[in-house]
Amino acid sequence: MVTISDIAKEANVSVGTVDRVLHNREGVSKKTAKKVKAIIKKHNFKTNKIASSLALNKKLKITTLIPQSNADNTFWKAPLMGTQSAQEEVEKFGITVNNFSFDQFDASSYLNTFETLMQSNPDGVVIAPIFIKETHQITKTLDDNNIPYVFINVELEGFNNISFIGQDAFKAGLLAGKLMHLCLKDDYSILIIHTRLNVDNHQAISERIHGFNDYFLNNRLPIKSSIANIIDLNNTEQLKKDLKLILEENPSINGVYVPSSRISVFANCLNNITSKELALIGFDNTEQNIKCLNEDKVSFLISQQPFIQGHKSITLMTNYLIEKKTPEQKIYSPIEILTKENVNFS
Amino acid sequence: MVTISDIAKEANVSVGTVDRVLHNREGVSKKTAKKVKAIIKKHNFKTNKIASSLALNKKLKITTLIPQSNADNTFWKAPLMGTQSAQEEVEKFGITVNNFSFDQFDASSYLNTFETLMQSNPDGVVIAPIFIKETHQITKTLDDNNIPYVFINVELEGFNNISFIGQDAFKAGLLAGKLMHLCLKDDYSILIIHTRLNVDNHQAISERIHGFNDYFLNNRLPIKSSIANIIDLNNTEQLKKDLKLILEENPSINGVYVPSSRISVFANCLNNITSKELALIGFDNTEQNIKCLNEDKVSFLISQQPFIQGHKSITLMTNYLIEKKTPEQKIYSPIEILTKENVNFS
DNA sequence: TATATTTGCGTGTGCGAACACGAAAATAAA
DNA sequence: TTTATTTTCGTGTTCGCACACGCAAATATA
Repeated sequence: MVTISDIAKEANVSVGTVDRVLHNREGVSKKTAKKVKAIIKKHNFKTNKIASSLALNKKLKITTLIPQSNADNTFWKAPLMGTQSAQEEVEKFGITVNNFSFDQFDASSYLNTFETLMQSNPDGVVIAPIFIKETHQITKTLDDNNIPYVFINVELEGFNNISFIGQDAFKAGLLAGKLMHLCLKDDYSILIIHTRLNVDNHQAISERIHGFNDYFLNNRLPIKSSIANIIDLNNTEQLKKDLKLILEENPSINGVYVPSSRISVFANCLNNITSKELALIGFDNTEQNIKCLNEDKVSFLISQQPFIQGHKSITLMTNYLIEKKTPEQKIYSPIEILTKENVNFS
Repeated sequence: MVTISDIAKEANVSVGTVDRVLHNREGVSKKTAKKVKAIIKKHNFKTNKIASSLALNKKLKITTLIPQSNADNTFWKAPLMGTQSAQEEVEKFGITVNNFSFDQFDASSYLNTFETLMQSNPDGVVIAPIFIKETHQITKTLDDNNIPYVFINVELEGFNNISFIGQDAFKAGLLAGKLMHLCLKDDYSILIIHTRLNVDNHQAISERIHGFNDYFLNNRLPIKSSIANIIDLNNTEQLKKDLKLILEENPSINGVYVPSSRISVFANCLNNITSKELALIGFDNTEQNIKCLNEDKVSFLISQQPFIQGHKSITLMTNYLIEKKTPEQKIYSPIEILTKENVNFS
């Protein structure tokens, strides 16, 4: 392997000079710079990033701002674990990762947590921008301080985020439509359950519905679906009553589509109130959802590899900070189909 | 970050002593070794691989022995690219990767290529052990020379490979059964096409068939399938004749299952000889297969993330060589479901 | 010509770990 | 007790690179 001192020797200069050339630092005459550059090019020399990061020994700090996961909704656990896994890899490059979490149903918690986060002087931030208005505030601060940020999981337009990492919600919805159609063939009548509690990611949820309907449109199939709005997911008894009523009023319903990560809640209720065979399709590989899959209460889950999203957000930011490598503006995760037979391998 | 000298200071010894403890080298009294170990554990200290590889300054060589991909069958392209991608990551640790490829239909090519490979004095080898008998020969040489090896993609028992990276073929077959059933509902009659040309991985292929049938057994569904043996995949005209005959003799057939990576060949033929709506399910995300998916000639592909398999084989071997970290004996890839709607995101 | 200032470049040190060398301490042999 | 031997450690150098420091040569100013 060619080293800086090899180059130096061949150019009859010191390593210091080569170093200055490499970093376009001043203090080198045009003539020698040219000579050195030629030799660098000749050998296609590139600095050894590993030695470099050792020497730099600089401490960069990446912080994350994502919702906390709780017993009800464990969705955000996976991205968090992804960032932690990535942390182990990048700490060798002098990067530390600090996670900050907020209440996904409380915009002020989002803002307050961001304040705390800023006090730690981050060099880069990973954000799940759940609240649009507040995100404008947050990113203004970041922009003013020249701190780069990536969005994860929630796709918002019109910001200066260096990248978005997440799923194409519309395409995921299309796929859900196909799977539903496959489950029910041409005798279908679908209930789409829209839950207001999911203030998070409501953009994605409407895209998932949009895509779902578009599958039927694209394939010249009639759209036979009704939408239910459910507000309170925690009151199980009320939920059962509501669902029972809906099913009684619409006896033809044989498919249920839940475009959020909360399908397990409905699966467990439905299982109690009807013996009808229903095709249920939902999103995300939370523990609760996977349990439903294994118990045959849910037919398919569409997942987005949230662990990898978290992981990627950190490695991407690391590359940006260390090597100034500008990432792709949008990085779409695979649209993963999970069913009983393959869920244990994902 | 905790460093060796931090540990040394806290234990009131020199870095040399800590170093000796870390590498289980002799020359340390039991008492101090114990003390140092305790402090290492307390801080969960791990050596900085970056600095370590710098200091070691040794070049380790990993070689791969996998089939070459050709225009007909591009399956092996993805694992190869995976190893190349991993190579870029691990070269910072002083690892070089050399790829050797053989003709997957010629056992002697397998052996000869291995001979060449051995002349490069590898420190670790990644093998796709297509031919069982010859693999015994090969691994004997490797065992005698104390060279570690991992198997990729082809699962063989009774060898001293440090790990196997690949798919659970039986479970993948089960899934294929489910998808086929879903496509056809209860009015199914399936043609399973077994091609002799796939000398590679015939173990996996029979497991895929076994799993497929088991899906119907497990769900108390009648097995309505017939097996066709096709020898020559290159003679398209003959193939069309053969398939046409089969379809005419079995007019109820509405599903075709190809438990190899060659479903595209059949999809393209079938498309020509019949206007019947057939559900086709096959394996692996080769370019040709994906094309068929996009053209609606194939309903589902089951994939095994071959790129990641290749990638993993290198990083795993790297960890083993550098850190002496013994990997899991079997590392199963996700069983990925590909269909028109999600294939572009995988 | 003498002195001040700028420009160009070499040297030294440190990053964290590995290992060789040799010194001090502990033990054995005399 | 003295000397020889072994055990147990500390020190110094190296890996490739980055950067601070400071010296010398070139140029500007008096």
